Amino acid sequence: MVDIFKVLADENRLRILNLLRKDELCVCEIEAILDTTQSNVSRHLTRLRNDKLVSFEKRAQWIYYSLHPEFIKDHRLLFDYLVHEMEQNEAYQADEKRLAAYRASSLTCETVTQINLSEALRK
Amino acid sequence: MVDIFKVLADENRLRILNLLRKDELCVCEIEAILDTTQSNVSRHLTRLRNDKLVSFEKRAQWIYYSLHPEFIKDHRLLFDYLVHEMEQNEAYQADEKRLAAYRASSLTCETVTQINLSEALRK
DNA sequence: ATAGTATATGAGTATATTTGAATATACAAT
DNA sequence: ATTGTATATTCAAATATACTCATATACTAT
Repeated sequence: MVDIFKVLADENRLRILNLLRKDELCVCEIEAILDTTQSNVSRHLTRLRNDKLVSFEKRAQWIYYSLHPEFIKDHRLLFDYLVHEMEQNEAYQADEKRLAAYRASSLTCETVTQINLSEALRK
Repeated sequence: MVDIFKVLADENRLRILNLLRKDELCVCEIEAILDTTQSNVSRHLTRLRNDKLVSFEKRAQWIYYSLHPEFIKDHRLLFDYLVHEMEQNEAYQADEKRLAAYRASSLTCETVTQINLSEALRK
C-alpha cells in the first residue's frame, strides 16, 4: 500500500492523473498543458505505467496514455477520494481549463509542441 | 492533497495509523510494538501530528496518541480505503496481533519499555 | 533538590527522489 | 537512406527524507 501512496505523493503525477481522468492524452499534450519538460513528463508517465495506474496505446508516432481501468476498479475508494479532492482544488481545475481550451482550439498533438500553449490559448 | 499522500507514503507511519485505528497508544507502546527506536517513533508521530492525522493528550508523563477525528471526518473516503487495505494486509495484521497480545498481557506503558516485547509475549 | 523516565529535537549520515540536459531509440515521411 | 519528430533513458546535480546517536526538555516520585 505504501507504494501507491508514494506514486501519488507527487504534484506532477497527480496533475497528470487529473488530466487523464477526462481523456486520453499523448505525452506532448501533457507536456504542453503542465508546462514542463518532455523528459520530466515521460519519467512520471513511466512511473505511473510501471505501477499500473495508467495504460497506454501507441498510435503512429504518438503514445496515448489513459487511466488504467484496473487501477480504478481495484482502488475504487481511493479513486473516488482523488476525484473528490481534485474537483475542489483550484490548481487542478486550472489544468482542466487549459485542457478544455486546447480541445476547443484547432491545435493537435502534431502542432502543440511547436508553440507555447499558454500564449496560443491567450489569442 | 499531495501533502496527505506524502505523509502516508511511509511504512512506519502507516503502521502507526493502523495501530491507532484500534486504540489510543502512548509513544513507548508504539515503540515496543513496531520494534524501532524511540526517536524514530517520536519523529513520525510529530509528523502525523503536524499534518493533523493524529491528536494527542498528555496524561502524567505519557503522551497518548489517537487518530484525529477531524482527519477521519474530512477524508472519509481515503480513510475507508486505508482501513480496507490494512485489513487485507498480513503485515498490518501482525502488528494488530502484537497489540492484542500486549493488551492481554499484564504489561503497561510503565513496564513495556524495560523489556523486549517480542520475547515477553513469547512466554 | 535529585534521580529516573517519557518524549522531543538537533546534528550528521545515508538513501531516495526529482529534475534538466544530453543522448538514445523508434517511428514517419519524403 | 535521410531528416524530423515523439518518446524513453542515462547521467549528474540538487533536494528531500528517514534514520541513529546524543542531548534537551518535561514530568514524576522520592
